[in-house]
Amino acid sequence: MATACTLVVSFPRHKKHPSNPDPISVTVNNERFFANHPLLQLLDQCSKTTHLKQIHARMLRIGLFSDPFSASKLIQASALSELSSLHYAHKVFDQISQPNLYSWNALIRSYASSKEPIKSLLMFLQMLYQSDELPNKFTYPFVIKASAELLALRVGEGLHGMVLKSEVGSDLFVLNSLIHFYAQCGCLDLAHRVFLSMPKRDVVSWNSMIVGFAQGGYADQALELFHGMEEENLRPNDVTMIGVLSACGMKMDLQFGRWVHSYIKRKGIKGNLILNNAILDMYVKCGSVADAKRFFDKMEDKDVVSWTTMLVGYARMGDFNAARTLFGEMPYQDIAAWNALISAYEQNGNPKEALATFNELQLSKEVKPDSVTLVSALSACAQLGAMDLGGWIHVYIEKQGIKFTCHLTTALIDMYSKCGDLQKALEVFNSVESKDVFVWSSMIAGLGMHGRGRDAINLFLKMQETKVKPNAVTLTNLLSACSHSGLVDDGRKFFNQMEPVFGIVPGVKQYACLVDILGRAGHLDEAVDLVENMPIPPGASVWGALLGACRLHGNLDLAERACDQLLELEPQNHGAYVLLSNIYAKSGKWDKVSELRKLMRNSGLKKEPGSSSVEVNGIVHEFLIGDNSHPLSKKIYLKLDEMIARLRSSGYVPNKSQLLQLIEEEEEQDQALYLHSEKLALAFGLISKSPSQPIRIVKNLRICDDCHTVAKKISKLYNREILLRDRYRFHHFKAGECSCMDFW
DNA sequence: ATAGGGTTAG
Repeated sequence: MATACTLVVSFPRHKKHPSNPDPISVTVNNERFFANHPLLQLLDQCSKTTHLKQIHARMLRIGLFSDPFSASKLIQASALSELSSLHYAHKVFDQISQPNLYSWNALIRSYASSKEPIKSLLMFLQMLYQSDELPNKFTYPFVIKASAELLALRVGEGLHGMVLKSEVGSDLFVLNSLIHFYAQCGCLDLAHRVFLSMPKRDVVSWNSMIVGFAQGGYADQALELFHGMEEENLRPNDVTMIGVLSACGMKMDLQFGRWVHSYIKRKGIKGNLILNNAILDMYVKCGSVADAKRFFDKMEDKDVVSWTTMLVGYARMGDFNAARTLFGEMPYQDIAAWNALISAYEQNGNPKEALATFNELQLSKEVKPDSVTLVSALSACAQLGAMDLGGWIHVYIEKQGIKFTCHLTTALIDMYSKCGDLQKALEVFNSVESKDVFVWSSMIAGLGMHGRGRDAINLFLKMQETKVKPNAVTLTNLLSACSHSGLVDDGRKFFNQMEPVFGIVPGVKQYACLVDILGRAGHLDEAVDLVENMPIPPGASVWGALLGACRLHGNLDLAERACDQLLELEPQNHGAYVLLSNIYAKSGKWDKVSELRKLMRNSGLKKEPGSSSVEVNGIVHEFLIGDNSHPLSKKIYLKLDEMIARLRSSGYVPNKSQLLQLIEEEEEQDQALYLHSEKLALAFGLISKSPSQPIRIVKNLRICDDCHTVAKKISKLYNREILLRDRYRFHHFKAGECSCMDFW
């Protein structure tokens, strides 16, 4: 303790105008302290930055700014007010010769919840190294929050260490912020460990943990914790319930959701807009638009989130009209509302409408597309094979200087791959610096679907040199790449490595891939053995893969067995009927084929109509079987006749094994084949695209044997490159050959 | 002498 203490008290010498009083100060050991000056009280009432600046000026004039306490008040006001002129606050801060801990904390806090949380950490470091101040119990929650925003696991762990060594190691606020931090970084086990280690927990501790579990996708754990909270007689609040509702939505458990809703009412938990929106969202996620609508109509306050949530509800039910209407009724449409509509179309099998809406958005000029919009639009392009538009979006992203987030990169790679331009996909992949597991996985998928299995494997190996860990999707894509290229040994090897090397338990999807790999290569016994000894029940995809193998290798008994199993799991799977009937047709069992058709008709199943699309000058033209709705239909059929004639003279004989029904007349059989949508698309491509451009066709189903042969021959006879994407993969037709090596 | 943590749609 200082023993020699000089104390000087100075009073104002004379009364001045009351709004401009002289400061009252106390000097201790040559350091001057000012009493709470009336000017400082004005700071709280500032409503404009100009007010702030005026007070700042006055403070400088009367020397109040040199008082650290007063300066810290100014920092606080400029950094944390609604106006939040953080930049200004920082400049003011830099003028303070010896900022006190309070000023540091105010700025660190403000940066933590700003758009640049990294600056919070930089300020923190600056404080550690360039000042004498040490962090206190207020500092830690801010910097930990900044680390959470940045998902900076290492930084947060370091802070955790500092906390443990300091005196604030058991501060409730600090520990709560650590729970939130670990949960945000996806380390729920670490978050939970902090939670359990706490000597005391308050409602925020529970909320952080519950919300953490809910957002991390662990609905059960979140709900379990909610019950645990009840057992401890701790009163849940609105934030708790928001977390619980989010978990309900994930579980899609309407019963329980309704119970939670009534619980909120029963316990008198004070409602607010966010909570109400969460209730609405829960009903939508649980699939009850009726409950959602009832609640929505009763809501007094509604914001864009409420409207958008309701819109999504309609869209999920496939009620696009209601969604559209609601969109029009909203007080205003922000970009999120547009995004909801666009992605609703895109994710519910209506990519064309998604692009039409995207177009509408651009014409409206009210709001600008953001990266979410572009991801949805790119995905719609990918589905349609609309590469002109996809490429345009790519340019748009570059021109607008929009950041290539991993999400966007993934969407671009996927779009280019699925539109058939693998080279462009690789260019995008190679040009970006940040690659997360999805970026890598999409590139592996791209190589795989184009039959470049060896390259896909090499990329996977390269991925392992980075810190990015493969996930289940990566492995599925890798295995499917092996399957498309017939790489049996590699496929088997990677499958066996899954659990021991990559720590991923093989799921139904990966089993299906391996069955496909083995089956395609003709190892039917091994495939059957695998299916029979699976530790998990074989899903429809596994039986489907086996059935596909039977189609290739013509094993009737096994095909019937697989088909039975498949239909038991998915009675509506028309693909199963089609595959089996292909197998019957191949072995000439036309009676069985018609029997199957009868069965299909009786169970109200229709074969999904085949359709093929070609993009010309940014417009996607779609063709159905025997389609003559196209304006150039006459020309297309003339071209088709010419194609067939040229093919015939070069020795082509139609392959009818994949007709779905027995057509008696030979000529009619041929006609049915000629009318296949991919042939119409091909004819249209030939007349409307210049010879230097490849013809890109997207087919919704698998390409049939005959169309495959025709495309090969056409590529040679007309010297054209043809890129056809079917349901499973790409076929590059060039000079009479196909990249799939006739193996698909 | 001043202060802090957890929250919904896409």
